[in-house]
Amino acid sequence: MSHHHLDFSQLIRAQGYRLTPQRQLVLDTLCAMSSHATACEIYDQVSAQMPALNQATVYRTLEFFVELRLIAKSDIGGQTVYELVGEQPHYHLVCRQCSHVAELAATQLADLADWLLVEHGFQADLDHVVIQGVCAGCRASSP
Amino acid sequence: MSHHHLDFSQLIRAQGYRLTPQRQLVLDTLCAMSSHATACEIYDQVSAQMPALNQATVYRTLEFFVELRLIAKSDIGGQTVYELVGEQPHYHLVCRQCSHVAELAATQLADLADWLLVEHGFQADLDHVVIQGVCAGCRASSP
DNA sequence: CAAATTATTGCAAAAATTCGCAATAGAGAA
DNA sequence: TTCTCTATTGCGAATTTTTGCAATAATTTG
Ligand SMILES: [Mn+2]
Ligand SMILES: [Mn+2]
Ligand SMILES: [Zn+2]
Ligand SMILES: [Zn+2]
Repeated sequence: MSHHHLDFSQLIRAQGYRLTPQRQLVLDTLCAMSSHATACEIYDQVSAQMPALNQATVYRTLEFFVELRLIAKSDIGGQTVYELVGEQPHYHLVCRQCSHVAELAATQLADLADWLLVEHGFQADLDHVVIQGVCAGCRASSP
Repeated sequence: MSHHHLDFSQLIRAQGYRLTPQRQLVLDTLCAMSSHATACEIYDQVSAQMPALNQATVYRTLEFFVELRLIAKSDIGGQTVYELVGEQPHYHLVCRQCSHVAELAATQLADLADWLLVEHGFQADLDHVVIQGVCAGCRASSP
């Protein structure tokens, strides 16, 4: 994680923003967390390290990183979750019957991205896509 | 719209639920609205017709229809919006620079759906997909 | 039709998220 | 370093969304 700090710092500062201790801590926490954390979970973690850090700051910081596209914000199973993105672009298949979440490399979405670019000139952000549906297991058990 | 009432009613009652006046009104309102309405907009409309109808009921009703897959819930430009779905499955390309929203027929996503089904046995709900990115216009003006 | 059952609603309180604003602190200039 | 400028924070209030629960209404049973 520490090898990211410089990249992030420069990326942020290059746009006239600042990598404050609060933002750094949120970033570190996101690194440390496995994946897909809610704002509340992130606040709890962060709060233990820096008790003065306000909840509003967590929300603003997460929104800030989302706009910089350092993290992805998604709705998975009715919950808004955040995740560091960039190293391994991926997408999720979320089953609406058993709530199972599969994670797959985003390489298979390249065709779709190419098509959108060629056909509509649209450069799609497909770093982190969430697709709802019914998984193989549930399809088998309820035909 | 009225020709839908029977379909909806039966679809709902078949699962042991009820098509109450409140739900009917929300459904009618969604029909009447062009597209992509927020919970607040829907409540305002509905409230004019049935002042006693509570806001919590609107939220619960929308969630109810989402679970029945009669309406789609999406995040477009930072707002949670609802739309009747079914007649014209479609997807949206949302530009993160100019906020422009394009609407396209979902037929082009069929390849992706097929691939997910064949390769992962996953039956994807691609009735209403929202894809973020940068539109052709913005790409042209900022290369 | 009356009784029983259960889904649904309204209400108020709780929880989650956003917002305005004065105070703070980081960055650059002198 | 000191001064200036402005991005960012903490705080409290406002707004949005969810939840528990008793009252209501729709449906079924007898
Ligand atoms: Mn993910
Ligand atoms: Mn739409
Ligand atoms: Zn499943
Ligand atoms: Zn654009």
